[in-house]
Amino acid sequence: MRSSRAVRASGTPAGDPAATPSIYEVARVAGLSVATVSRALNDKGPVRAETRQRVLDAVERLGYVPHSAARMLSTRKTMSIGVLLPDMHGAFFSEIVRGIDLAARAAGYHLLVSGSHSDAAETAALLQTLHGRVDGLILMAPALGGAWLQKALPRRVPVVLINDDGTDGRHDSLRIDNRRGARLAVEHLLALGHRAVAFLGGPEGNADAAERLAGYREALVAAGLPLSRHLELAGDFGEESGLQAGAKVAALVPRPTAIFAANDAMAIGCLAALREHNLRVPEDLSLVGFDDVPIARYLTPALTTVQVPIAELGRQAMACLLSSIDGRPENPEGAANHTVIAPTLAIRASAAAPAEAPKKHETSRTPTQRRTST
Amino acid sequence: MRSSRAVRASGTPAGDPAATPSIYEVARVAGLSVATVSRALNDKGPVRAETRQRVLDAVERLGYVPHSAARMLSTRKTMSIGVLLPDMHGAFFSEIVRGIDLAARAAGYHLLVSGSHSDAAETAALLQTLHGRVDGLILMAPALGGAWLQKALPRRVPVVLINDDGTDGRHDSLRIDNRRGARLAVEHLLALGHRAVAFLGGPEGNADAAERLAGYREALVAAGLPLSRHLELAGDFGEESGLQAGAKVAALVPRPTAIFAANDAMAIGCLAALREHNLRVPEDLSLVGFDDVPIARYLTPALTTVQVPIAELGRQAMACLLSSIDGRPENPEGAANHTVIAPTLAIRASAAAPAEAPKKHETSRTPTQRRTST
DNA sequence: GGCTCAGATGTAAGCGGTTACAGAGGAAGA
DNA sequence: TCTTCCTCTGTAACCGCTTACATCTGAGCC
Repeated sequence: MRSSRAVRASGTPAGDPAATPSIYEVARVAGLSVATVSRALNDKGPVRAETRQRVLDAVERLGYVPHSAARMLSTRKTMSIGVLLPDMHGAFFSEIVRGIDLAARAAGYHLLVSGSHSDAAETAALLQTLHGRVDGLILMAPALGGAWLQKALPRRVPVVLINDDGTDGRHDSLRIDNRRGARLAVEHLLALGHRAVAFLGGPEGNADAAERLAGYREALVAAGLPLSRHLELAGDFGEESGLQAGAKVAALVPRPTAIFAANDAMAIGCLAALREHNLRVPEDLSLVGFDDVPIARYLTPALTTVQVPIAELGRQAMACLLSSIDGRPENPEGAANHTVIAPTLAIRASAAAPAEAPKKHETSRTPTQRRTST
Repeated sequence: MRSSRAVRASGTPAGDPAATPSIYEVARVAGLSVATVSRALNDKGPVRAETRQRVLDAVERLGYVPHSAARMLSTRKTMSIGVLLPDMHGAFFSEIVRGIDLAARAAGYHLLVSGSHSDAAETAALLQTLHGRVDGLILMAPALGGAWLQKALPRRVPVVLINDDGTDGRHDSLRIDNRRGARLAVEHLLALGHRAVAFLGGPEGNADAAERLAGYREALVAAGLPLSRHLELAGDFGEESGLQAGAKVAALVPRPTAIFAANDAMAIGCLAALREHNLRVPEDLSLVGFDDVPIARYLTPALTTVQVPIAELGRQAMACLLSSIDGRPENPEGAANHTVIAPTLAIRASAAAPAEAPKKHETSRTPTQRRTST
């Protein structure tokens, strides 16, 4: 064993400048052992100042850079964490990754990012290949069920779920209160005097979308208003689907006086559709979004929307993960940490009182039996 | 040596279900050697079908997942590539990462993403820690000079530069023709009859911003128009700076009839400012952006902008990197691959002829000495 | 001077894979 | 029947680092 090492180290005759030097060349050049070099470079154990300097000089001369994979294998620490997102489109994910990245680099961690995780089998395979590559996982998979998680999620590596549906109680999770956010939005519209509020939903099977729909319905029911199926439009969280839904709403008779879109991207598409149909917002139609994407405030009109601290969500997810990585090595079953973030409403210009305000001057709380729309 | 292995493998008495099993336990359970297990799992070398099945069964029973770090060290292949971006804000980067991610996962690669690289020293340090962790690098650092790159960029690992200033000819690069794009935008405005076109620039020291400014000036000079310094406003590529600059332009007397913003984010901010000042776009003021961010077409009015295939840019960068990773192992000096992408103009609704169209009916090509603005 | 003890350094065994090389067995050809 | 060769499997040396343990040195103390 030893001899083979010795051969390798000095076997490279003149140090072969093309090859990346290992810690062995450094040791040889410095006239020290690899152990000392390692200690000097990592500030582990006692090393004389002069010795350390000799190591540093050798490192400098050789252009030595430690090999991460070797270190990972040896220390069983990768200093990087995996981030799996359902998608990569749009401002929402860019924001959340930014939040995670900020927290990660502050702690010296790298980020292994991967988007587009709708296919369960493919995602499971990817999770496999992450073994030994990450120290923790931040997973956002609103389309994947809790049962799936139990199966596919790696044991022995901390995981933080973002906006998980909550079925799986065994991992830390962080979620925004979608239902509450949606209620806030709809209640705001109702308070302004709207009675016919359309809902622009998200993709089938998406947990966030489902909760926002539930919140919408709750608010209507609480106000004594009827639910009507044709006011609930389908969307997929993309701008284009918002555009199409907006066109549909514009063509409805009687036309609703307000639209609540389940996310900002669709609200933006909606806005474009309404403009094409010469409908003014908010004069002819009010519009409320969800997420408070960075550009929401710069739209024309500025978008009233449910405000979610997106980057902060990412930051918190990372913080939670870090604490579970180095603070709480063996988390006993059932002690998972579930944080719920309550969104607020950012009231801007896209929602106002409807033009034909109800004469009865009813408050939003007044249960009316009048059917504004069949 | 051998004995230690044997001890480790069988030393774990009942297989300790909590610990993640290594290839040695698999070999033991399957009654085979680690070499055979490795071969069976990687389809390397000849393995009898029945033997392979025995391996697969053992893997299944133990829940074995190969340890990436070990494999990386052994094969000197990480199957992941590093992506360094100057920033993480906004749709532009989200798009580019999406393009890269798509191409990467198609090829089975992981993405190590990191944003906010303005500080040179910090970035250099990060590049170090990437050694042995990535097989290639996609780097976008418009604020870092070519000289810096020479120093900091790791040898021996393929690199693709995006929108590098071109000083460094030794690495593959991919860039969009900023100057040309800017000229397209300004020429469009001039052709519409505008004579006083303000420019909303990017951050100091940013190569992209500098080139776009140059393109703006070129177009004006080519049209025989004077350059006036106070029409060139400072920005930082963020919405907020667009908002502020928009307010400044609105207050100028005489007011320019058009604004060319060096990116879409600032154009969006600008749009908001103009709305606040009750200026209509394009009736009172025309506006052109740069990038064609996904939502540009959904704005009110739909933004006329220089169209850059952002996701495609990412995809190509990845493709280029991959070919240089496995196709062309030792790229001789000077054979670097430089691709320039020519942007086009997406003409939408935010730019139109100025209200007070010049009576002289001069074409944009006519060199006039008239100073529209001092 | 001999002792202890702490500080500085070296030796070598891991970490968990891959793979060159060797060996065993069986089939085909002489 | 004996080579020869091919298929399949095993042995052990790596990959480059960390670190437990051993070793050595010299200072401090009796």
